[in-house]
Amino acid sequence: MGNKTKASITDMLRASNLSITDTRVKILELFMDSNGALEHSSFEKLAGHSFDRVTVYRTLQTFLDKGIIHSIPTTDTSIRYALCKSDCSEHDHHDHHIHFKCEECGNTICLDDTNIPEIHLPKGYAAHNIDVVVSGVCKQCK
Amino acid sequence: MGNKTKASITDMLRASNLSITDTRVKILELFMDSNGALEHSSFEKLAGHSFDRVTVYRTLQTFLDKGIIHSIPTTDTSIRYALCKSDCSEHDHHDHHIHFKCEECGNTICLDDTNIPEIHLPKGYAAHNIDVVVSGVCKQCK
DNA sequence: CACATTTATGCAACATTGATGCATAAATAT
DNA sequence: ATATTTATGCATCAATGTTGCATAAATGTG
Ligand SMILES: [Mn+2]
Ligand SMILES: [Mn+2]
Ligand SMILES: [Zn+2]
Ligand SMILES: [Zn+2]
Repeated sequence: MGNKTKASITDMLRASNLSITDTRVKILELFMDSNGALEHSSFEKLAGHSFDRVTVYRTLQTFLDKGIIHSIPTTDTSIRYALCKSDCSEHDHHDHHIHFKCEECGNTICLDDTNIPEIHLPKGYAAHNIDVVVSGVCKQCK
Repeated sequence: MGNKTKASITDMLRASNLSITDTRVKILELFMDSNGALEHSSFEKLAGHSFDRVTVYRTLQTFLDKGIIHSIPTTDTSIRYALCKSDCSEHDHHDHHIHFKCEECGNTICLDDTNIPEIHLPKGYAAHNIDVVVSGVCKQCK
């Protein structure tokens, strides 16, 4: 990680009115260094025991609340998280894009440039959010 | 539940080469009586302590393997399950449809007649399955 | 129907995941 | 430099999920 990215991390935190702490900086670094979504247990694996499990839960929740990260639905127990690339904020998540989960490598990535299609719901249903998770084989694994 | 449905439950189990047990019949009854997806804890709530937690886990896994039920991704920890309506089998799940989660009542339902749209993935990605979960307000709640 | 064989269940024990209260440490503002 | 605010770590607990093994129930055969 270069200093440049480190500077932008502190900027991100400040922009969300969050104080700059080691844990928050480290977790954001891990997100930036990763090319896919991370789940809770990833942080223990990647960062060792440098911070407490509870702190990780609280940090992820804070980042979610502030619109710094978003969660990705799964059919296993673990929730995955990834950085929001557009400028989401506390009450305005608008980083809408589809997700791809590779069955080979297990990696989940954000497809930022793939359009979310229109869904025609039956009468009476109002859509607020659409989650699309495509599973298959990714570019690297095929 | 009428006897008719009860008969069809035993037929379902036999068609999947599963022995007819109280737990399996009861869990299938609960699925049929429910108008939405069920999560693990639902069974304890609906059926009391009539069977062991472990048995529920194993039964749901068996039903998944056999294509009797399918799982629905969520961003909370609980996985939800619903009956496959088309005739899925052990190695051929083809009950593809989108899911709707109501933010008011919390219910998750299968929209069997709503088409899954085409997704145009970037080059190099092969799609095997598409999960679409729309959240918003359902017909009853609006 | 009785019996042998196969399979599912229940229980105990354990592992993992997540939440909360509270004292202390760290970050920020003055 | 210090006061105030906020985040962290630890202890504890709750919920969720897994595994091994003995027993109970279901199925197939005579
Ligand atoms: Mn994403
Ligand atoms: Mn469904
Ligand atoms: Zn891959
Ligand atoms: Zn509703």
